Amino acid sequence: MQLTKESIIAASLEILSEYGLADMTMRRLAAHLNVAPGAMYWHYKNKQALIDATARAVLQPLFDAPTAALEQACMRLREAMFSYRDGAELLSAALANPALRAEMEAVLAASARSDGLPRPDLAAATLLSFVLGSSMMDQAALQQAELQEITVADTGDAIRTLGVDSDNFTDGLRAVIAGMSN
Amino acid sequence: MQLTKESIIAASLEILSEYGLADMTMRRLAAHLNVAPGAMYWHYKNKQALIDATARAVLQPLFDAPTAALEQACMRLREAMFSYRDGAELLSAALANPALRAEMEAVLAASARSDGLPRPDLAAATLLSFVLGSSMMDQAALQQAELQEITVADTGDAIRTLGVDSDNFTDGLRAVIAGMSN
DNA sequence: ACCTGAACACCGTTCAAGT
DNA sequence: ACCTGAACACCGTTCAAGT
Repeated sequence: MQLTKESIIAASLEILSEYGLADMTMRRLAAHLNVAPGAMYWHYKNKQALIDATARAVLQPLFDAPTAALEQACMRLREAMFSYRDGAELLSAALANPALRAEMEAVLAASARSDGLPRPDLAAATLLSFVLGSSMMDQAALQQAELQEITVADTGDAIRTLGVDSDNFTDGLRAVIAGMSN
Repeated sequence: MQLTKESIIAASLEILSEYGLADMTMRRLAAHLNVAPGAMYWHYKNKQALIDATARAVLQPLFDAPTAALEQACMRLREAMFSYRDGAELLSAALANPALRAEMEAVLAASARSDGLPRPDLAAATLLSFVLGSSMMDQAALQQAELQEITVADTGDAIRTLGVDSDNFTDGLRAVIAGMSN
């Protein structure tokens, strides 16, 4: 059947989950869709555009159903990134685009406002930075630990302290929000 | 003359400053050093090892002369990243290495302790995440703005609000530290 | 409008062989 | 010990030409 922006994104998310960001190449995507590599460029002008669109798909739950409480919104952002292999790395590549960054900050700022924070825009920018930075480093560490999961026995606890539900993340998040509350 | 780890790092920092991270390739580095591409692999086992070593060089000032005050330590971290083109992106690639991350957090934790914060390790982890995340996004936006500097007139103020001395960064930093002070 | 074929200019990495 | 030559298996992107 015909290639569409949507079918390309679906394939993109599949490759991401199964093989990771390094294997999310234009050529592999094309092969997965039974199409010549050049075909991709009729739908997306380059790889960066594809990365942006894929990142938007990862963030879609947050755009569709915003959360009132800022803390919960940040947790959902982290969970969205952890839903896909290399999700945080993908988002860090996409958030270099100021437009996407602004959209994401707008979502968080709305939550900050409904929480009654005095400087919602500052809170949004600060929290986006924190969640992105910590998720990137934690997901990287988590995946490195998984590579040795077979070799090293019983690292379960060490891994859990770095995963989606890391204590350092939750505590840090609450401290940052406390700092924004004056 | 002979190739050394040091001469390779020096060349790496030069290419980084002049052409950016995308052009910091093993082949370009080799060409710059008048050597065959394969020669690099006698000194560094792969590109990730070279990235780590280059990132360490960028962070060297912070390791050599630690700063007592946590706020100032974070400012210096940001400045170190902004000293090189794509410096923040380079560090985000390197801080995926848990060992380097731990070293950097140890430096910040020492400052947090001398500031008398109740949870210095949490403060270090939280602030590293924040500084990394915001520096990455800000430097990306800054460099995109510079690309259009010739086309668009008088964006000086807009650029300044995103640069090393961004107001959002300083205010966010202070709020985070305030949140960690209980 | 949508895609193929084929090319261009690159990558990281390995490894026998040289000195 | 340190490096070259040459290859292997890839990349992103462009673009004439086909349907």
